[in-house]
Amino acid sequence: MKFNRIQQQNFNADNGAYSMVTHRENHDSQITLTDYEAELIVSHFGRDNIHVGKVTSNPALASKPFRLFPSGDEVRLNVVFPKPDKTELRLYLSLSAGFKPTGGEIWFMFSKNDDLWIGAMPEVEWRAKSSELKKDFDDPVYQESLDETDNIRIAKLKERDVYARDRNVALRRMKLSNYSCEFDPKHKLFISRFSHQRYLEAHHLVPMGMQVYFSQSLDTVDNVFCLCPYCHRAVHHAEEAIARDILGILASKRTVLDDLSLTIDDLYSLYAIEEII
DNA sequence: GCGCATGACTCGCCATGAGA
DNA sequence: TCTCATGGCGAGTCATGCGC
Repeated sequence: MKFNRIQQQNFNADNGAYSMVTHRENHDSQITLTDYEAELIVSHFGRDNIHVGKVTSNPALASKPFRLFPSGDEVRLNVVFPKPDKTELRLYLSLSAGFKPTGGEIWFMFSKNDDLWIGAMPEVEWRAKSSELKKDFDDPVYQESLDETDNIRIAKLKERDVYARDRNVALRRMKLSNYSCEFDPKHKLFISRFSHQRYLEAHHLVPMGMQVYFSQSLDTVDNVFCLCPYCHRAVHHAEEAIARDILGILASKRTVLDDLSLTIDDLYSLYAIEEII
């Protein structure tokens, strides 16, 4: 799977790829490289420089240098096209060489400054590192602002300076949604004692942290979705399948992804809830 | 022209085993 | 035990033919 923009930024990489190490791959000490992983290896080393056939028939050509993440130490791993006339590309893992991820870990490769880096980490750590939502420290402040009267808000603005996002955009969306949860309007909502409206939270489908990558504003009525607290917390914290379900329904309601030239898989990747295979 | 069924082919995963 | 070699198999893709 190809690195998304957050992963590229995190690793300061030109481009990269990742996938899960199966227990079989760990046991066999070999990974069949597919799709973008294979493309990355071929474009880095050059197809003519990758050995076709058995490792033992040309060990020198089969052995390729990688930089181990995060230390930067050089490790040499065998990479070959094992079957003549086939495009199957194989990477051999090696404990003695210094790279042998365990089953269930995410292994990754990325190119940076003319080097090809390789590494692995547990899936939980990988998803935490890949999620744009983890960086959204301002969200609690923003949500609180939506449940305040104008008088309270103006007073607090003096302390807080300005909100990074325009609360009026979210308030307009709440009105348009008839003060109901946009994932499922049947979800029960309590009445806020401050706003005297049904309590909702605003969620930017394409996270505000991605603003740097788009010329058009992400703080728009189209990109903001009103969710009940349960659904909003689920988007941020629930198991991947549940979060994907909610985001999929939301994305299908408006054209915001099309407008930003994103696919639903791009969106899942931004939330680090994509299916890693 | 379109939709569907069928078969050939390709790709990649995985099982098994040999050798160091 | 670890590394490497080999090839079978299933899923997916694509081309072709047929019926409507």
